[in-house]
Amino acid sequence: MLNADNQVRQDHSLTDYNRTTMLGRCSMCVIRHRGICGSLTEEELLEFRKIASRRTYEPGERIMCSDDQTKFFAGISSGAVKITKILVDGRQQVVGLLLPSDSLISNFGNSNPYFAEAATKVELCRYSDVGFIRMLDQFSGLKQRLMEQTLGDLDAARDWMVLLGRKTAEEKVASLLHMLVMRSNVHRPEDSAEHRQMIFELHLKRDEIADFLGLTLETVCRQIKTLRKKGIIQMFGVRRFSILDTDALSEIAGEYK
Amino acid sequence: MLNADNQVRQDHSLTDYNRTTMLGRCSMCVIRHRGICGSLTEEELLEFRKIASRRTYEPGERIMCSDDQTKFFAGISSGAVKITKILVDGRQQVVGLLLPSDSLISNFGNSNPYFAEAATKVELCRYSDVGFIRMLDQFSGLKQRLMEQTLGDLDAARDWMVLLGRKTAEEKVASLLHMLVMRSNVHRPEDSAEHRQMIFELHLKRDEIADFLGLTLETVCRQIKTLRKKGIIQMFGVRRFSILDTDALSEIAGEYK
DNA sequence: CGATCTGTTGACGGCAGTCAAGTCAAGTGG
DNA sequence: CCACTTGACTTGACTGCCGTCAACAGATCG
Repeated sequence: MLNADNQVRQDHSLTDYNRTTMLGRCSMCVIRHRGICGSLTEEELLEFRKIASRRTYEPGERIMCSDDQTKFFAGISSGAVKITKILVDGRQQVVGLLLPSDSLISNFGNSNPYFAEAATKVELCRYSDVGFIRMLDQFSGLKQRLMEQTLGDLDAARDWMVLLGRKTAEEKVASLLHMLVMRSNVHRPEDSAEHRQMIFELHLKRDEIADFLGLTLETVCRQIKTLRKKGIIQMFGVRRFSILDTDALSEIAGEYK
Repeated sequence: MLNADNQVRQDHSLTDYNRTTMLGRCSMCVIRHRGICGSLTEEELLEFRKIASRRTYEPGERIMCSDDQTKFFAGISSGAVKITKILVDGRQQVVGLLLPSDSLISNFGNSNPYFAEAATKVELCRYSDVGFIRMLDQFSGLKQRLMEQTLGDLDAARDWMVLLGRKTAEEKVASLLHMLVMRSNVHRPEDSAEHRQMIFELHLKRDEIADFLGLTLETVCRQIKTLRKKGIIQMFGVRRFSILDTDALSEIAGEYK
């Protein structure tokens, strides 16, 4: 029965069964569904797989550095990656937090040095540098998707600049929580009632949050406490939280409705 | 004589004379030399010109807004454009300062609203939205160049995040001056001796600088005064300056050598 | 010459940083 | 199994940088 079905449809498209077996774990991967691989046809994906290799990183492990020689292209399939820039005297600023389906791409430019590091246990799909550049020319959708992602990253970075330059400590912490909630619900419809029952991951330690928000870790602690006491959030242990009052959180975060 | 010369060389390349007349002001334009038009051959440029139109803006004039309907693509040929994001209560953060040869591209994304506005008298070269998207597919170098520029913008935004999150008021002001000096000398070799005699433009008013650095305008005034008293900079009027001690400025700005 | 816009300077206060002590959980070794 | 260590987080007391408020100075313009 299954074979017969194959016979019939094989000419112009793959069956669901064949898709799963041929594409293997790609078919379960967020990068395929929401990341750059989403711009590829199944035939293109089979080609693209050849230049990809998977790897896991432990929390704190260095993934990439701005003065590495080879260019780095990868997609995040699970976990959280933070990109950190550093000043000469050691002050740090986290300038990016990459979550599943995001892309990690090294940059040339003569700017402050930076590095990417696993914040949690991370699984990512790395693409060979020469192969990736070749694929960019070969599959026009890929280039297009990468461009859109980069423009999105730029916009997100600029939003974060508003936070860093103009928001108070409480607003900063509220904004971070708000962002994490929004990002984990990108696929499902906006449903603030549902948020109430969900538990979200903070991903970062207190000092990493501080470096992300341009604060000290002590201030982060105090502001989380404030939000707890106001009954806006609830903590489960030290790195999980849920939202009790979504509207209040949005308001403090300074988000437009 | 001139005609004869044309006859001889016309087959495989254009004469300098013809270039200038056919390409018109493009041949004098920074966008041609350092901007996105630099990725085009002369034949492509002649095609590209058709979708471009020039316009000047007066200081303070609104150029583009994030909730405009049509997409906006343009290159800056002279002047300075600032991109500003705003919070609900009116707090502002300048998230980008575009100078000649930079590109101004509107973004979709559901982020904080923003707008682009002429900081000085501005001349820019705008490209029709449908035409530009068509050219992107047609001329692969253009897409490539745009991608590189966007990655560069992203990196610059992240550097600015370090400034906003981790630098002191004095370091912020020093960094701004340092950046302006570097940016006006992109084409010529690094020559700190030469800086001493040059006079640079601040482009922005005090409150705009404040919104760029995440400070108040009073603090900006005080820090400029400090740098003056330390003998690191010299002011000419209120929006021009020169550098007396490049090393000291770099050091305070926290730049790597 | 007044009106307006922009920039400068001073006095004061508060938000968030600094320093320091203490709690808690998880691991380690005797 | 318990003392000890270690790392992550919390809380308190104090300080200082920078924001706020206000007055004033200069420039530009009708």
